[in-house]
Amino acid sequence: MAAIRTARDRARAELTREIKGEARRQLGEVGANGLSLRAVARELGMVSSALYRYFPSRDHLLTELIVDAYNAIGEAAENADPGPGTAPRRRWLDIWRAVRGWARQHPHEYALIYGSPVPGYRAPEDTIAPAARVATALLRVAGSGPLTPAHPGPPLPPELEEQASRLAAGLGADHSAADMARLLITWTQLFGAIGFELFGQYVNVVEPADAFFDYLAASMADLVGLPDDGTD
Amino acid sequence: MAAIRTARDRARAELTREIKGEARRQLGEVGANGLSLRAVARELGMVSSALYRYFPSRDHLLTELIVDAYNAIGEAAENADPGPGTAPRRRWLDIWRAVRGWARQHPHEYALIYGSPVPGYRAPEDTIAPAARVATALLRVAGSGPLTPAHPGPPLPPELEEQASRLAAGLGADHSAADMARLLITWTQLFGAIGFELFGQYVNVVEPADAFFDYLAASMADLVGLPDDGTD
DNA sequence: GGACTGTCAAGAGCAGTGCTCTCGAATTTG
DNA sequence: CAAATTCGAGAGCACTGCTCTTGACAGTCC
Repeated sequence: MAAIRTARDRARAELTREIKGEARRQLGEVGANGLSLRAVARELGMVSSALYRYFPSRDHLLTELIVDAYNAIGEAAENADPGPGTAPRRRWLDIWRAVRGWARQHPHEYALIYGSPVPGYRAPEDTIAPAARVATALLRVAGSGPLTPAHPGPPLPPELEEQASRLAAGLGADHSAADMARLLITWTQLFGAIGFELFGQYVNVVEPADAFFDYLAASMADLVGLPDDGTD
Repeated sequence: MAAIRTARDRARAELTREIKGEARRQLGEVGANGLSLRAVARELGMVSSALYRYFPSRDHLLTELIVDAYNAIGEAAENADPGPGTAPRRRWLDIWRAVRGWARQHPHEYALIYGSPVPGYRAPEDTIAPAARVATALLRVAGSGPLTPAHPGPPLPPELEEQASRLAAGLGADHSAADMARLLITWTQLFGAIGFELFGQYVNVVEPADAFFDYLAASMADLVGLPDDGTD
């Protein structure tokens, strides 16, 4: 990566940051659908066409915000992990809570990455690595010791056995296919629950969802077989 | 409800149906964001302003489509249930598959009801009863016999205990709070998994998700404690 | 039967959108 | 210093949801 040289480059980098910042601010207020390039430009005192010197289209700007959001929620998860010195269930719960906390603080950004995709929008390559950070953090905890699920669970269909093995290998994790499948369940559960809470499905059901969420995190720790350490 | 009387009323009812039909068709093609009143009117050979005689705003039209979608997925779940004469795990799996099947056939409608809500849009009262139909169908299966979870699971926080009891009472179900909490987990899991599949999170993970989904349904049947009957 | 009333589709128009193109000015480069 | 590049501004296109007015029609009351 070349260092910033000329004054023009410097101004360009700064303006790019400002545009993204203002866009993120508006995203938090009006959501992805309501994000308007003209409004961003207006707020920055420029004209809309000038924005196209920095982002070739609205989708490109959105993509950058998506990558940022994946990184932010992933970083929240990583920072919440107290590390290998701590009991696994404690780490697990801390990460779950941090992910939920970030989502509740940034509902529109969460919707951007885990809600229904913007129609016609296809996630580019840049997003897949940042998107994996939360899952990786959870996987780290699960891989820190032996998994001892209380219940063997249903048998794995051959197709799933193969997918789970390949996935574990691809991630460099030495979990069995059954362990991996159980981890996939908990991964789905984490974001399913946050989505339900944020998108209003828990209204009149389990709202506020704080207690249910903790219970859910503990249940999923049971399911993957994190060793009991008195955290709950 | 008064019967349709005059020719004018008849024409009005028919046009209302036609508008909704065309809107649903376009929804399936371009998604909720892309749904344009002008395009609907154009396709119907009328002018956009005429639509406002039938639906006071775009949001009102969307709301009707949302109610329809909730009813459609609920009906799919209900129709898939072979009924009390069949083994509970069989019924459970059939319902899960039907819900997923409907979602895959109508991804945009699914996104409309279980994706991120359209910004600034607040679900009106009319949607809550239809929205409960899938959950009710699953609850019926769980209530058809004794639940015997293999694993007691973590203790319920007092707040959740109270919420779950109130929820069971409100639904006229005689499940314990712990059973109810476990059912909530599976309910979340069902829609979490479908959302992940539809919105692309399972790409390069467990795609195709058929095997994983069946495994997931069985795991959740285990979790709620549906009696084993050799279905898996 | 004729007048009245409410309903209807159509059209023009407003304020907003994403995006493209051109033009003159500023800045960097050779 | 001159050439090349980059920049912001502005006009303009095709589109959106929505409002208001206009003129035609149907149903109803006298």
